[in-house]
Amino acid sequence: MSALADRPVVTRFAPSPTGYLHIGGGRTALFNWLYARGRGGKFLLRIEDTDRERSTPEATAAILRGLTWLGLDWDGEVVSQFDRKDRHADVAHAMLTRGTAYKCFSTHEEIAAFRAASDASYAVFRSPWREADPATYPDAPYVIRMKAPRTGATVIEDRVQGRVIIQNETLDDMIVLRSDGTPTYMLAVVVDDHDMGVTHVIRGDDHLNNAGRQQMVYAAMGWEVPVWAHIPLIHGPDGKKLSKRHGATGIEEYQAMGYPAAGMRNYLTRLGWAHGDAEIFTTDKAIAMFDLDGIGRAPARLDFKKLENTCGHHIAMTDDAALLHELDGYLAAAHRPPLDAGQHARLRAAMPAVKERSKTFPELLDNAYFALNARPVLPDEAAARSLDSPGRDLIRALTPRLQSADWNKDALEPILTVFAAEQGVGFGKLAAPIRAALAGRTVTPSVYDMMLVIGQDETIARLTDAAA
RNA sequence: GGCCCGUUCGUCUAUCGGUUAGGACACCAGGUUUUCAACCUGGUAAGAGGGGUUCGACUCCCCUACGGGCUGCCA
Repeated sequence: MSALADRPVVTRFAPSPTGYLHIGGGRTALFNWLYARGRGGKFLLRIEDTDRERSTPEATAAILRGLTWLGLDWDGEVVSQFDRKDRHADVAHAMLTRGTAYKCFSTHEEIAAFRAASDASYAVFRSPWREADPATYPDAPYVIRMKAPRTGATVIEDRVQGRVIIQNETLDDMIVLRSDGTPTYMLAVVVDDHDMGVTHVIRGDDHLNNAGRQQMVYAAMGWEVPVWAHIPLIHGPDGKKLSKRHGATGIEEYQAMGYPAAGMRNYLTRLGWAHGDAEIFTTDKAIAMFDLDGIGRAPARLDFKKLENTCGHHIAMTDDAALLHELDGYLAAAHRPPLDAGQHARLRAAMPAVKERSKTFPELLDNAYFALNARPVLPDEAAARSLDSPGRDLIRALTPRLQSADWNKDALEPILTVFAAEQGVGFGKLAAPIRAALAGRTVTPSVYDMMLVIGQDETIARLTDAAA
């Protein structure tokens, strides 16, 4: 095991800025963040923007927004891989000097011809320049290739996948510096991780094979290999690779759908990782519990029902002020109109009555409908039915009794139950039209909660409206 | 084609040679109730298939099937 494992932990998240922050990327970032934060280490952010064609500043901005929303803060400045291209080229040339790399003058055509001539169309390319005398070098563009060992095996000690052995003969002499002098990913990632002092590389298992190639670069430079942890990718509910047709794949879409960040973190932490029976936990607890040993090896599927359930727990356990603040962020992300000061105050008052029954922010708002909207209350279809004749008569008869009532639950409860008994109806028969009158809905929080939240005057006004 | 990884209830997972294979979500039934949600109780439901090793395999080994990844002058 690498001695880097004993040094203060440094992890990193290194997305390429070619689109929004993918939910899989978000989880990878989360795992790196949890691991670093749980060990007093650092979590670094590097943007892999060496592909100038596909990289955009908008994508970088979207990734930073996504991480910020998820609550994943990084240490230090964001590193641009492209900015480090000179350093990468220097390392490639250092490998040349060390004799662990060589100039290859083979053209695309020659490589294609090599493959065409091989019996297997996937043959590993063997460059004729590997052992060539520099005196024979033509005056032509060249790439720098690794002089990879052709015998023996490269052993990857992975904290998730275990020991993975790759026969060196199956690997080609990969290009580290392109003919235009720019580095390839395989070189840049190693140089950057080394220079940034990364001790633990936690990333998608689509890089597992690459780790073998990258280890050759570490060896070629005499650098210490980091601790590897290749985590399985996230799949769609159907078990297939996550793609657009599964619906939301971008982290920011989840914010716009109204999932609280803490719930999202909790859900994502439990997706492909477990710690005994722990299911619902705070982020602090997650930081304390998280470890590489708890990561599974099979790809996990997204389950929106469980996401919702998890988020429901978090909405219930978050304090009102924080919830209100995050709700404002949701409204903006969803392009919904912001709440005015009055609505804010009313929602705050309604919070205890609604937070335990809401799994998402849109649901919370929906449950708080009675508090947020001023008169006149417009009943929906079902509510209108419960305000038909018997219901309306009950409301009309009840309203005067509330005029002089003390406005607290202990005082109101006997008034309503006694009234229902006098009328010879069950409490439910009375509650239905009250709900309809106060909220315009048939499904609402408790009638007492609503009456107390909107107050005596408003309650009487709404009941009077409905009885008219 | 080659190489690499994976496979426990529908889903997320626990188990790290000996368990009635546990928990959570979802689902079903009952309870509570003022509607819905929540909550409480109970229930249905799993080791891909086949060979080994072993007194004993979900667990270790091999094969097959299925899924995924890599095999680029993309990352």
